[in-house]
Amino acid sequence: MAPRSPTHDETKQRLLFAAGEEFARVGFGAASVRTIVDAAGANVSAVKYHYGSKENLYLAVWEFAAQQMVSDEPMPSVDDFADPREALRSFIAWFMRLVLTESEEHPWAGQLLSHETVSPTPGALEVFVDNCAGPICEEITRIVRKIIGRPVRGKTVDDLVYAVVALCVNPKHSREILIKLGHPPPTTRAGINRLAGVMAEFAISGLDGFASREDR
Amino acid sequence: MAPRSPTHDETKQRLLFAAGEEFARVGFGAASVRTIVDAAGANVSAVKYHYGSKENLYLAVWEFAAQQMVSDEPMPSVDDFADPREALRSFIAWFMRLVLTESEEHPWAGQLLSHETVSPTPGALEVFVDNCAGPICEEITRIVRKIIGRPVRGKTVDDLVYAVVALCVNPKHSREILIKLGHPPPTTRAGINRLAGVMAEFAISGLDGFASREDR
DNA sequence: AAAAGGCTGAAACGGGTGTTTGATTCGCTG
DNA sequence: CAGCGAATCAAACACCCGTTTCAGCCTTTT
Repeated sequence: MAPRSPTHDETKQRLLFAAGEEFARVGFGAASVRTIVDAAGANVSAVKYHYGSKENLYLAVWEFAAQQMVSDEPMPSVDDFADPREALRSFIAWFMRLVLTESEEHPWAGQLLSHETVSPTPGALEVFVDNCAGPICEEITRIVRKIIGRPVRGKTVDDLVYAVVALCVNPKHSREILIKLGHPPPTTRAGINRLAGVMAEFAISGLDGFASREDR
Repeated sequence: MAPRSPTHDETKQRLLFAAGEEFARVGFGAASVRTIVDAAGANVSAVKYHYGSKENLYLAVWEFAAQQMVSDEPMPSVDDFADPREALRSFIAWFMRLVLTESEEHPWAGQLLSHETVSPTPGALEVFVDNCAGPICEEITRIVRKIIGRPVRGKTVDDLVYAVVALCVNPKHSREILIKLGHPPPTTRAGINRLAGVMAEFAISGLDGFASREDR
């Protein structure tokens, strides 16, 4: 049967958005279905009716956030740059903006990612790794390989890739601690870009060190 | 009144140890009092009787873990080394062993620290920052300053300090993701030391980059 | 022997969770 | 207009949580 009015599945969408904000804010486990439906101005049973369960709603949020992420600001590719160091600079700035930015219209992907990293939800972990973590790490791997420019022993290149990831995501993960230590991570575009610049130079020098050093 | 038997406060101690393992495993919020008392072979009311509340039990665990940490393997000081780079190597190895080691007799401090970083408990956050995060960051700051060897603009030195911290703690925070990506973080002393070596060289080169570069 | 107090046990309390039910409203269609 | 079905709602369900109560055990003390 056709929708009963032009505002059909308005509730479904409000539910998705309210859930996105709440899941991004506190993570899957700590989020309450009742809090979400209240924010959406809907009834508890609406989540079962429209999505089946809290977990399915979470997966729908992830799906939406993932596609919003790639359409919002596409991931830089190493192929777009002549200098792999410049590619790393761009990539780190993009990654940190994705993770750290806090604004109304910013996609939730960064915050969802942050929570999912620390305490993964069995179902969403695969979606997350396939759509986000995997591609990001692959791209960083390509950049790192180009910067080092010579073969490196086994795990080492992976270690360096995850070192770069660590520089980008840690300000988000350690947010509360950094605030207590009087060094809150930036949330505005300008502040994030500044920090990303420092991290990029740090990473480039670090990788150049491996480029000029012999494996022992 | 005197203890009723030589095995007095046996329960209190079993409670502390069971709580330590559980809090270290899943964090304060996700830990269940009933799970803890079951593991300790005690009754629910025992936690109220001996510690007053779940939160007090958590604080007791923190207290115990903190003193166990410093007595187990003391934090390296930059003053013990002629070369600050050597100090950084030692410090990173110590820090990563603290955070990553998973064994029976290892202090829980590292894992507690990991959970507390991501989702701080209002009460324990101050204790944690004062006793753990603060001293660690101060020591890294001293090392970083010595390596760079010249004054650096405002926030930059702090950014670099937290970059070093990021390298050390991220393998723990992102553990589940890294496992899914086929690159599980090490848990044995040898594996941790190897990874710490890579991170130390990466960090040293990164810092040396800042040492030889002009502020813009 | 009797009293006192440290300690433990089962059960319940009040509140939160995700989920489910069944009735009801409302717009479209035959 | 009657009837179907999509959508919503209040209420309840079953379960988990941290906390509390209180009776009772057992050792020590008087």
